[in-house]
Amino acid sequence: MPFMTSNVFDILTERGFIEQVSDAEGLRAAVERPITCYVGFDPSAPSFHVGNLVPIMALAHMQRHGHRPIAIMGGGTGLIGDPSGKSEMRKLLSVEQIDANLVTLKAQMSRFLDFSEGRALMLNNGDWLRPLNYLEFLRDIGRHFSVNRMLAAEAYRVRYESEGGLNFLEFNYMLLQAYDFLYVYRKYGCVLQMGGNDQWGNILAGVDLIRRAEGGQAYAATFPLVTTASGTKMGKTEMGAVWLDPERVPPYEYYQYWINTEDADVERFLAIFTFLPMDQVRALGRLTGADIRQAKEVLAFEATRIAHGETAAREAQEASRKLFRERIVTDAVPTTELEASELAAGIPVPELFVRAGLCASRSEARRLIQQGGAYLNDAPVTSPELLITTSHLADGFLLLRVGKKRYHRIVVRGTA
RNA sequence: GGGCAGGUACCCAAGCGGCCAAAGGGAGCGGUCUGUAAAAUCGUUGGCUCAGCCUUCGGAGGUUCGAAUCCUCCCCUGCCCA
Repeated sequence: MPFMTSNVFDILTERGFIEQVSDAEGLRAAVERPITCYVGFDPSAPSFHVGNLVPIMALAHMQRHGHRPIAIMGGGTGLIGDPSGKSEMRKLLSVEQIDANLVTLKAQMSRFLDFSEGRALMLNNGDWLRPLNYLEFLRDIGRHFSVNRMLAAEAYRVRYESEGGLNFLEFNYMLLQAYDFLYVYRKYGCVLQMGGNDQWGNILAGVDLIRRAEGGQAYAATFPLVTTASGTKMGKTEMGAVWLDPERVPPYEYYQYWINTEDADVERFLAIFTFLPMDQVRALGRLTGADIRQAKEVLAFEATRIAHGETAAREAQEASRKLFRERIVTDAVPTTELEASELAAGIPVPELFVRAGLCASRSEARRLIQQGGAYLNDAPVTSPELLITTSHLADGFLLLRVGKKRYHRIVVRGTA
């Protein structure tokens, strides 16, 4: 980034990252000098997914503008479960599970943030929350909190008034998160916490605590809940969450996720999920009709490049173009290997679709076939009774397809 | 601790002795139309050796020819009382 004349706060705002801020002018002035900021992450899964991208990209922007981002992994709070915005209490995780997840999550985040020489930090709040002494915590932190005010907070009020209720464990979540903020404020001079809009109350609690306990000035900023134009949450497909882990979601599929973005979302997503300059984003957003596909290609390529690297992104793009424009199958297309002897013996089609991971069960595969949505080598499969054998191989492989766009290749291993 | 109301498929929510693998809505999937888009529209959504069979309605027992529906005990949630 050669020019850093622009204010990050303005940039984040322009790109659509900001929903609420505690003190816009104060924060805008504060980021004129390098600051330390943090976002909390849930370590309950061993991989991030597309839904985590907004905060990660926000931290990346901060770093690119000379600030120091901290990712606080909720290894301590994860043992409790955040009640915010959830209708039910989350299941508790074991310390071992969380610790194992932290390792892989940090590796993933390294694609977005530079952790070298302390330019970014990843901390586990379990490190300071687990040793906490209850009585000391009550005395030093608890006294700063008003239960009345807590109950007035949106996140708690909803839960409090809802059918599921709120237990004491969950009720304490706000104190712990506020304490996190105070902790990094003291130790790292961190003055800004960002998070999803459902975290607004928790973040403000931290800002308050810092003022009360230290007389310090800190800031809160929240991200909007990014949904698709159709109103659904980001990051879900037929086969589950869109993970950043290439073992779970190969670059080709990741690319496919983005290229299937709805027209109405393209410009907004380019701003949030790529680093492209805004004038270019707006130019792409001006495309209309079928031309919008060009913008989607840029979005898919950039998003894939950021998450999986230049080479993987090129391969994914090449594979997608060849497959959808020319019907040419390349190696990047998801592939399943089959023993030659097995194919020689014959495999029922439904079985094959299940093996390829295209259907969850044979019943589902049967249904799909009966509805005419299953294809073999680009021809509809007409009967669930069809037995697939070596004779169906075309150019040495089988090409399965579900619906219009989910392809899967079957190759043979060994000889019959 | 006592009283009351509840726990149904991915989610919400009907059902209250057989016609229930379980209404309806949401969400998902597929067909048509398109631009690997949206909208619209039709179909579909427990599993299997699939015109048949098996397992589901908080859990475990019981009554009955037959239970998601009735009885007993247990677990969980909310409200009210202590």
